[in-house]
Amino acid sequence: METIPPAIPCPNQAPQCAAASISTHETMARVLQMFEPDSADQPVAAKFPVLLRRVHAGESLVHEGAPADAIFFVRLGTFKVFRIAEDGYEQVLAFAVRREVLGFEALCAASYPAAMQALEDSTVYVIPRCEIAQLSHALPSFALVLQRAGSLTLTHSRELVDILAAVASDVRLARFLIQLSKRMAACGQSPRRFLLRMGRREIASLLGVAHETVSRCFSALAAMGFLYVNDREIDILDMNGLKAFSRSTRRQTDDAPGPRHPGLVRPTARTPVRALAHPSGLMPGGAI
Amino acid sequence: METIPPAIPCPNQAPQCAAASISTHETMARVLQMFEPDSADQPVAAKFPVLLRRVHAGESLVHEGAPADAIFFVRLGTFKVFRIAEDGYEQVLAFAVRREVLGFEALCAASYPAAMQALEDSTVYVIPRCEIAQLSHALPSFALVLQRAGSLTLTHSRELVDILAAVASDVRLARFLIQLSKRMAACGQSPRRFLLRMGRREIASLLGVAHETVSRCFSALAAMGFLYVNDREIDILDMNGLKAFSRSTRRQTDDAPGPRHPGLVRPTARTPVRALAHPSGLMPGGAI
DNA sequence: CGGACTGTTGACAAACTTCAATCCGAGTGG
DNA sequence: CCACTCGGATTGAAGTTTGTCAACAGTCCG
Repeated sequence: METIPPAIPCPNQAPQCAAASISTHETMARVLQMFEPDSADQPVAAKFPVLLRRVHAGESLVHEGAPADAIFFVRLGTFKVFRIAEDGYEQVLAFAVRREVLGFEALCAASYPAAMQALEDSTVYVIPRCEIAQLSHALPSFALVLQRAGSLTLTHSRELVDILAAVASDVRLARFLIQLSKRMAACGQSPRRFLLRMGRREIASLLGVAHETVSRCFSALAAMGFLYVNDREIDILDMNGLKAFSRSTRRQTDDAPGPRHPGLVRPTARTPVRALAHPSGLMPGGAI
Repeated sequence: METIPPAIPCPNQAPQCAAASISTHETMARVLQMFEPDSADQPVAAKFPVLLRRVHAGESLVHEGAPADAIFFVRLGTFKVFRIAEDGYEQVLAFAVRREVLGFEALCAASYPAAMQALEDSTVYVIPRCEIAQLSHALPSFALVLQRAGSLTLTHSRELVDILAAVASDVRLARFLIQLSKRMAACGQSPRRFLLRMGRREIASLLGVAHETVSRCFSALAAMGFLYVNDREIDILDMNGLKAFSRSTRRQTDDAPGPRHPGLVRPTARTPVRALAHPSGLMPGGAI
């Protein structure tokens, strides 16, 4: 199971559905690492096979405003959630990686309020909306998975608010990278070294700054010695320092009017990123 | 039912629990306007009375980091959700009004990641966490209410990301007011005229700007003729204009480098707010 | 090899934060 | 009852950050 054969037509899905196969709720629960599958549920779960859909890099999973037919759990890969403004500006609202739910926000609406697109080759579990009510009742563990996944997504969104509310753009970027690092760790990858699946422009849109500013802030964080940056390769050299820096807030309510970065000088150095030597010499190739 | 007698001790709650009474899931569902209560559920629902808790203005509903014992549905009033940074800065993450769920983000964690405090006298339905699994199974309509409430909260949080990602601070404020207006309408109040339950500093924290900037932006929006502002009294005079203004985005991806506000001049006038006449003469008193 | 795209950096103008002063209403104590 | 303080809101002035425009390097692709 869980292999992906050439192509099985998926009845309820949009025409761009490239490839799909079938899995089970038990397997899905295990992959999502939400809980230990309850053996008592197995006979019931067997009656509800789960569609597995492959989405290629750059392909849309759902379009903004499309009827909300299903929700998805990311089995593998990365997605961006975004809206297109009237004037064409792309506003990124979230990135989703393995184990996260997509489309949960549509459960209280008739259509998806935002588009979702794969940033790399990805696969998702597809739960048709019409099955959700039955599943919730027949398979209590599914109801819990859904609650916890929704809760997790809300938690991420709240953290994003915390990121966006930061004063300075370099602090925003630092907080973003730390959140990303945690999520990489949560899905089994290295929290220190990873490859960004999104471009500067997409990060800029999420953080609410100009893409040039994102570029400059990467350089600044690197100049402060927190990071090694080479294009989309990131290596966090000083996690504690980065975290300390990310805790910089606006001047506090009233009491202590101290400097914004106690004991930490904000260097104005503008050393080019590529000139900063990586401690291990050259950055190895497949740094995921 | 739904009356609030003097004081019944509530077993599972914190000592600061001021007053509480008992209601039913049927009543709760009706108040939340989530769905038509299913009469078939009534016998089951009767076995699960719902605690109703009163929270006075300024009182904390939950503290940051407290064990996540329960989730809440706002029956009446307004809450702020916030975190305190190490240096004492208060970061507001959300405001919640009637019909919204509080604490949903704690379902995937052991403790509440953020504090919640009443901004005015409020009442909430209390669902102990230990009951959630049973309720979800025994009362399918509850499972749906919870899913939809969580989904709604996520939708709000995503909209907030959209607000925060706006370039200019006056656009952020405009978007914030529009979201607030919609939520006021959704809980039965006027979408045009309302009383802000939060101070400038709290709005500023949510929007990620200085509180002086919030004040200036209120003045600017008033000077543009979109609003009448007097302290916390808001009257939206030109909803379409305000919406058009709120759609201003960063310069779009590549194609049309036109002005940010097509056909709309950003006045630099700095007329004092109190000098701007309200069309209906004096602002009437109890403008909620 | 030209063309398109991404990422980086510089320069300047615009927006924002910060510090500061003022006004006002609410609460308090004489 | 009134002076007093306290906190919230508003506005001004100055300094800093950031957006915008522009140029350039590197990569991918037809």
